[in-house]
Amino acid sequence: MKNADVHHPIFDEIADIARTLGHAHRLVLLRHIADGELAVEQLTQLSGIALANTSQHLQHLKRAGLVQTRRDGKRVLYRLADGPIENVLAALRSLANHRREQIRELINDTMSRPDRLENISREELVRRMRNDEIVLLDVRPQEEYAAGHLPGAINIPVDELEERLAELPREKVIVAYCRGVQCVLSADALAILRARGRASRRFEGGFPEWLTSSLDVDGMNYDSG
Amino acid sequence: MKNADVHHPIFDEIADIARTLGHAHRLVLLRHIADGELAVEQLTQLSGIALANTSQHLQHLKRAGLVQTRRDGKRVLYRLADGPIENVLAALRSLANHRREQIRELINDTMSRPDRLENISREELVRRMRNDEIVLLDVRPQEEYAAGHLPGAINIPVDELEERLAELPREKVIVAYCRGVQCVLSADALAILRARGRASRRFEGGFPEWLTSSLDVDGMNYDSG
DNA sequence: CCGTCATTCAATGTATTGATTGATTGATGA
DNA sequence: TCATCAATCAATCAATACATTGAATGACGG
Repeated sequence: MKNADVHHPIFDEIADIARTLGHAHRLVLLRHIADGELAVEQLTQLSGIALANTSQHLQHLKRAGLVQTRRDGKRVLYRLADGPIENVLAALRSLANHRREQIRELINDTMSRPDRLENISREELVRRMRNDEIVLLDVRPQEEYAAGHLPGAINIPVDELEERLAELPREKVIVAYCRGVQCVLSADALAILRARGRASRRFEGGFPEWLTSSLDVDGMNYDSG
Repeated sequence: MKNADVHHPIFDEIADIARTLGHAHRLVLLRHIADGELAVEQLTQLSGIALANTSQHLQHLKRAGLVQTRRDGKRVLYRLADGPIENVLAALRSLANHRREQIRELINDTMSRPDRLENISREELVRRMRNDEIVLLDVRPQEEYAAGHLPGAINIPVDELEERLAELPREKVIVAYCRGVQCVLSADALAILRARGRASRRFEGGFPEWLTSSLDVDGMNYDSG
C-alpha cells in the first residue's frame, strides 16, 4: 500500500482551510489584513461588506486559524496568523492567473486570426477530442463514411444536416470535415450549423490528410503510436 | 484609492478554486490523480467513495479546471490539468501541518505542566462559565454552602460525591472548589471524579478568593461591575 | 454610573452543497 | 441487435453556509 492513509485527518484540516478561502469576501478581507493590522470597521469600509457580515467572515477566518486578534481600546485589530499563509494565497493567485491566461489566449487567438476560428488544426483536434470537448461530424455521403472515417466521427451527410440537427449535442463544439481542402461540403455544413447557433469549426484536411498522418483511422485509441 | 479593485473578479475565481479544494473527498481524489491517470472506478476503490459521488466530485474538479479527462474505451481517465496545481496543494499541506505542529505544542505544554491541567484560573473559569462549558461544584459542607457560594455552583459535599455522581452532567467539565488554597476537599473531589472518568478541574482560590474579587457572589450576572 | 462607540451574538430566511438512489447514456463484444 | 460495463445524469433529502436584522457585550470618556 504505497499511498498514505486515505482517511487521514489531514485531509479534513486542509479542506477546512481551503473552504475558508473559498469565499470572495474572505479573500478580500485577508488581502487587506495582509497589508497590516486593521480594525473591523476599517475593513468594512475598505471592502464594502456590511458590518456584521464582515465580523462573521473575520470570525470564520479566525476559527480556521488564518488570522489573529488583539484588543486596542474599543477596537479589535485583526492581523494575519503566522505560518505560510501568504504562500497559499500566492499559489492560489498564481493558479487562477494561469487559468485566466489560458482563457485570454483562446479568445485572442480566435479574435486575431479569424481563419483559426473556422479551421482547426490536427493537433488541436486530437487534443480537444481527448478532452471530450468536441464532437466530430463527417458530412460526406454515407457510402464514403462507411469506407472509412475519423475515429469517433458521426456521419450526417450535408443534405440531411438541417433535419438531423438534434443528433448533435448542444454542449460541445462541432468539428465538421469532408474530403479535404478542395471539398466544400464541410464549409456548407458550417454555414448551416452557425445559422442554427451551433458552435462549430472545420477540419480542413478532411479524411485524406488524416490517413497520411500517423494516427489511427478507426475505432482505436488516439494516443497509440 | 491605493488598493487594487476590491471587486476584481479574480477574487471570485480564486474562491472558486479554493472552494473546490474545500472538501476532503476531492482532496483525496486529487491526490490519487496526481500519481497518474486513473479511471473513475479505480478512484472509487482507492478512495472508498461511492461511485456516483466520486463521479460528481470529479466533475466538480473538472469544472474548476483542476483535472482533465480523456476517454479510453468504456472508461474515462482523469489526470491533473496543467498549471501550478501541485504548488497550491503543497502550500495548503504545509499550512495545515504548521497548524498541527502548533496544536501539538500546546498539548505538550499542558502535558509537561500538569498543574495547568488541574487548576483553572479565575479568568478561564469566568470565561468558560459564560460559554456554558463547565459546571461549578461546591464540595464544602452544606452549611458553608448555604452561607454563600459561587454563582451557579452545585453543592455536593465531598463525602457524598461518590453516590451523587449522577447529578453532574456528563457533557461538561466539572470545576470543583472548596475553601481555598490550603483546603484539600476539592483535591479529594478531583481524585474521585477522575477515577470515574469525569473531566474535572479545580478552582484553587475557592470561595474566599472569589469574595475578594469584583465578581458577584450569588445569583447575579457574571458581567455586571 | 451613564451614554456612546466598536464589535459580537442570536435568530431568521434563503440559497448552496453533498450523499444517495435509480435511470440513462455511450462504448464494447458476443 | 443485445447484454454488459463504465460513467454520468436527474431527482431528492438533509445539512451547511450566507446575508440581514436587531439585541447584547465590553471598553471608554464624561
